[in-house]
Formats: sequence, structure tokens, C-alpha cells
Amino acid sequence: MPDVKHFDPQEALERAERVFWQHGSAAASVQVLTAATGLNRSSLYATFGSKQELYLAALRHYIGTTSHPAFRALAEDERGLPAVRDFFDGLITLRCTGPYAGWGCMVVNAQAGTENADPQVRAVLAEHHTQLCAAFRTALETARAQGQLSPDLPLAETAESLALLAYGVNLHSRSGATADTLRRTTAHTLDTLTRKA
Amino acid sequence: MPDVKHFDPQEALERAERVFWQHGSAAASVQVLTAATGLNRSSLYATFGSKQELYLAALRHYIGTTSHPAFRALAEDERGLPAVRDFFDGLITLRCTGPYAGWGCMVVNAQAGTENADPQVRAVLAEHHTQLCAAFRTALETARAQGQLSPDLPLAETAESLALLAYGVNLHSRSGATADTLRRTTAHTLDTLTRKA
DNA sequence: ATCAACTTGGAACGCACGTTTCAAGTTGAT
DNA sequence: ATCAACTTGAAACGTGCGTTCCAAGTTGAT
Repeated sequence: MPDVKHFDPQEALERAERVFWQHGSAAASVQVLTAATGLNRSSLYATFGSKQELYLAALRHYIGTTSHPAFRALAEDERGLPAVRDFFDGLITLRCTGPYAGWGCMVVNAQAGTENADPQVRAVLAEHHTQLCAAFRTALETARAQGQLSPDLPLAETAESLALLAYGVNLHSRSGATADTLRRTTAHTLDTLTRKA
Repeated sequence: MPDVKHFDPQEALERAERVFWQHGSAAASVQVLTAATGLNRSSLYATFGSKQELYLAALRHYIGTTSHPAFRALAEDERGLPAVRDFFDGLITLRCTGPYAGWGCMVVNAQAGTENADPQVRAVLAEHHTQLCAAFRTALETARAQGQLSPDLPLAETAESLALLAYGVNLHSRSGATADTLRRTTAHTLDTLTRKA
């Protein structure tokens, strides 16, 4: 019976996501969000509840559409270390070239910012970290099974270390690091994993 | 002839620094800053010009009193790799225990946040990165001279990699990482540098 | 004692924020 | 054609923001 929405909520969410990603939750005003999504305050609040809820939805959407596919590709790749290399290469390309260059990672930005104060956001960030480490760990197990790794390399610690490295890449890409530098740095780091003890 | 300040500008700057460090530039309102420093709006503006200038001064003070001494200790330490280990241990202790636990690094927070939009801030961040890498590089050269490193380890890339690792530690410490986990992760990472090719 | 130089408290500035409200408009089932 | 259900645009809400202003107070050299 009712009137129906004059816009696509999914597309509005994605546009809002980009604003939050680039500018952060605090700096993304409702005015900017309405301009970016094309819908007005009423529709925005009726659809998403509040700015904070919209941010959370956008963050979850980001993770679902950007992080998770990358994690899955990493974990399911049968090649081992080359999969890790490709993960970093793809990451660096995304961070330093194309429409999102210099935006960093929305999850990493949230970790450093005021967003981090919200318990719900913190929970999402913690889960994201667990999943990232798990994906690295799986890829490292594959690598080990193929004899690509130094024999005494501890997988859990190495996975955690790679996660921190990825955070560093995301962070530094936001403050002007070049793709070239980042690629050489990560490539070398992965090299050290293959050295024999 | 004139009246003299009724407060110590240096101490006010340090109190403001802690507010910016913990909450970021945007979330630190002038009201909170006046409460933290104990001086009122007039004195604050007369002394520091504007909130943005105060932030910049605080950031520079942070780097001068927190980062630089650590960089110097790292670069001047004659022991090589143990100096790097101690650098990370001290960093993790600062980030996870004591009065500043969970605050992360003011510089890293600035990289991910809105502060990063200001060209002057960006310049400070870039210089900080250069100095951090240089300190790592010097320590690695010392380590190499003492035969502590894998022979074919590229120093520049390794230094950059360690810098990214430090960023990751700082970032992750702000979103709840435990000192124990961070220490095991960094300790393992440093182990990989000593493996023979 | 005087006075210029400076600081201080507090009020006020205009503006932008996130959110709410509501009349007018639109929809689709009956 | 009717009507309940819902959306939409625009105005308004109160609050807090960074900043400015000024009268009153304080200082130290003359």
C-alpha cells in the first residue's frame, strides 16, 4: 500500500561508505552525506536510523565487499607464498592508484580515530583482525606444506606479523607513500620468510 | 612593563598534547583543552594562536620529547639488533601499560585522521617517517658490522619494513592488542632478520 | 604614583552540527 | 475512487563548535 522508496538504499549505503572511508566518521557531516547519497535528511534517517548506525552499516559493508573477498582469495589460494605476495600487491595497488588512492583502509582509519570509541565498532575491528590473521595463517600453512617456508618459522606469530605489516602499509599509504616503495618493502619482507635457518 | 603570564606555557602545551594524543585534533574541543590546561580561552588563544596551531605545536613537542629520544637511543646504541629489540619492547610497554595505555602513537593517529589534511602536519609526518627509517637503518648497519644479520639482507628495505611494523604496533595497540601478543610478534619478526641465507 | 603593556575571565559572535518535526505528495491494494 | 502507508522536502530544533571582543585586573619600569 505505501509509497515506495525513490532511491536504492544499497547504492546510498555505498556512497556513504566512500565518504566515511575518505574522511572518517567525525568529519563526514550529515550535510555532506546527503549531498553524496543524493537523498535528503528525512530519507537518510528513515532508512539508516542515525549517522552512527549508518557508519556502522558502511563499515560492515566495506569489510564485506573489500576485506572479506581479499581474505578469501588469500586463504583459498593453493600457491602459498605467491598468494601472500599477490595479496600485498593488490592491496598496494588499491591504496596508491585508482579512485581510492590515498584513502587508506577504512578499518585501519577507524582503529586510529574516534570511531574506535564505540564498542560496536571495536567489536567489528577485533573480528576483522582475527579474520585477517586467520587468512594469513591459512596461506602460510599452504606455503609450509609446499616447503616454501623456513622450517622453524612459527605460523601464528608470522601471520600476526604480516597483519601488522598490512596495517602499516594501509596507514602509510594514506600519508603519501608511493606504491613503488611499499612494494619493495613488502616484497623484501616476504623474502625473509623463505630463508633457511 | 607588562603583566606576566600566570601559568607555564610549556606545561599547558604538554597538557594539551595529551588531550590531542588521546582524542585526536577534531575530537579535542577548545572547551576540553581549556579544562585540561587550566587556562581560559583568552590565554589559550593569546599564547598559541589557534586550535590548529596549538595542535601543531603539541605534535612537534610530542615528536621532540617522545619520538626523537627513542630514535636517538636506537641509532646510538652500539649493540645492533638488541637495540632494535629494546626499541620495540619500550614502545610496546609505553603503548600497553602506564598512563598512556591504549592511546596509540600521536603521529600514527595523525596519519590516519583528519589531521593529515593539513599540509604542515603532513610535512611533520613525512619528516618523522624519514627519521624513524634512518634510525632503524643506523641500528641495522651496526648490527651488520657485528655480523648479526643475514648477509644479503637489504638495509634500506629492512628499515622501511621495521618502520611499517612499528606503525602496525602503534595502531593495533590502540584497538586493544595485548603487550604479550605484540611482544611475541615483534620478537619473532626480529628473529627472521638473523637467519642465514 | 603613574602608565603603558599585557593578562585574564566571561560574555558574545556566527556557524555548523545531528536530529526532529510536519505538511504535502506519492504509492498500491482494495 | 478511496485510503492507509509511506516517502519526501524544507524548516526548525537545541547544542556545541572555534573564535573574537572587551572591561577589569595585574605587572614592572619610570
